[in-house]
Amino acid sequence: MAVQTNGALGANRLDRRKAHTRQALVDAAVGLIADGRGDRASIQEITEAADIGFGSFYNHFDSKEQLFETASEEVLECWGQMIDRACAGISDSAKLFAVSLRISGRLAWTHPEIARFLTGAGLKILDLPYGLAPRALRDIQAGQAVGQFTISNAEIALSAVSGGLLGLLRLRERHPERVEESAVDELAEASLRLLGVRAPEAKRLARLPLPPIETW
Amino acid sequence: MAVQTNGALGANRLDRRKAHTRQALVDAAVGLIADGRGDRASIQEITEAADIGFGSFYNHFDSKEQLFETASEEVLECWGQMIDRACAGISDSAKLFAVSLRISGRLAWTHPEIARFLTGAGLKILDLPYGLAPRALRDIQAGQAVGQFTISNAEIALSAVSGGLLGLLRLRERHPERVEESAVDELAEASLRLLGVRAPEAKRLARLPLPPIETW
DNA sequence: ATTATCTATAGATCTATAGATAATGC
DNA sequence: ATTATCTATAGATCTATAGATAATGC
Repeated sequence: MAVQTNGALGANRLDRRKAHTRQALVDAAVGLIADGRGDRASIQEITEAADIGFGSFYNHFDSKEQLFETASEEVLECWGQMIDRACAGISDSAKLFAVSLRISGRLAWTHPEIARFLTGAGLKILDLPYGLAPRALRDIQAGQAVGQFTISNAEIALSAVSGGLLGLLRLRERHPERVEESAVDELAEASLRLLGVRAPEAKRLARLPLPPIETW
Repeated sequence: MAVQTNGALGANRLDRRKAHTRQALVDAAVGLIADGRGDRASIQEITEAADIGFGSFYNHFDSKEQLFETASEEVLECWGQMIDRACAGISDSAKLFAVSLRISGRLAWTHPEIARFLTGAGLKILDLPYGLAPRALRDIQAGQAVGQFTISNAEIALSAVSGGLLGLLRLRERHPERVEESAVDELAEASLRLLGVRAPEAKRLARLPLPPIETW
């Protein structure tokens, strides 16, 4: 009756097997959202995509909703922490905002699965306390506070910036030949102008060298 | 065996009754999308919301998808034509864009049901050939052509603008006290800056008098 | 022996249709 | 007589669970 319900880290083979099954479910859910199937997929469809037995689903989740919530949290948190690592040490609000957005836009090249998840999820990502939304909102508000951003409503601005990001990711997904990496920097520049940064300064900020981006 | 399948206009009472039932279904679908239930609602739920018998559904539509598509088309086309009427006579691209956006943002006050439909539908409205998307894309491209807008990718810009609009409508829906009508004009101003219009000119364009808005 | 996975299935829910009922046309 | 609506229901699909099977721990 020992308490050893770690799960994630390989306490023993049984735990690792369980974690593996769970991860297969989460990955399948991410893939289904990325495919635009969203949460309309049946549990049977999910377990088939995960290549596990139907009943195993209930060893890990009580409902589809719970699985999709977990999957969203995992993807968005992974993304958010990637941004945090890349932006460590940047203190200037506008610069922080620009770098975050430029790294996020580059997800279409560096982490296509995350990018496809984001386009599949749409603006719903703004309702979740993970990923870009809370970080970008924080950065926009910081920029407002120091007068770098003149726009008055941070939440509306965030929604506009997110819409631009999603538009870029989606266009790249559908027509890769029509979106080059420079489009990401142009989006960052335009977003800074939207926030109220003067055009020349926006151009400069959107072309600063980026910290190294992790590619798995 | 006379051919009189007009339906919409009151050819006779039978046709009017049929049109009424159909409209009840469309209205219910719009309301369900507005409520965020989207196309996950069952047909039973739809007919109950429309207050008609279950089987009547199939007198009008083959599937939920078809109903929701029809409902989307109807709402978006209604909105698009409202904008067309209001903008008749405006030739300047930037002005046209600004007026369209300002009228659209004011939907939250003038036509809350359309506004709620839009926030419920999200960025999916960009995939449809009705409503704001095709008109705004046309205006943005016209502005690019004459050099008023310097942004390079019209589709990404449109997505950003749409994101801002949806953010405003959503914020107003959830926290009416935090969004005044002036926020719409600020969004238009910021959007123009995003498109590449110089800040003072953007401010001027976003404050021009609006044509009269129809309120039903 | 314990634990997770898998298969099979009961019960709930949903879709699509058939047939009965009600309303209108002529 | 014609047409649309409504009620009832068959069949399909989906969820949740029970019990059997397989894998691992000790």
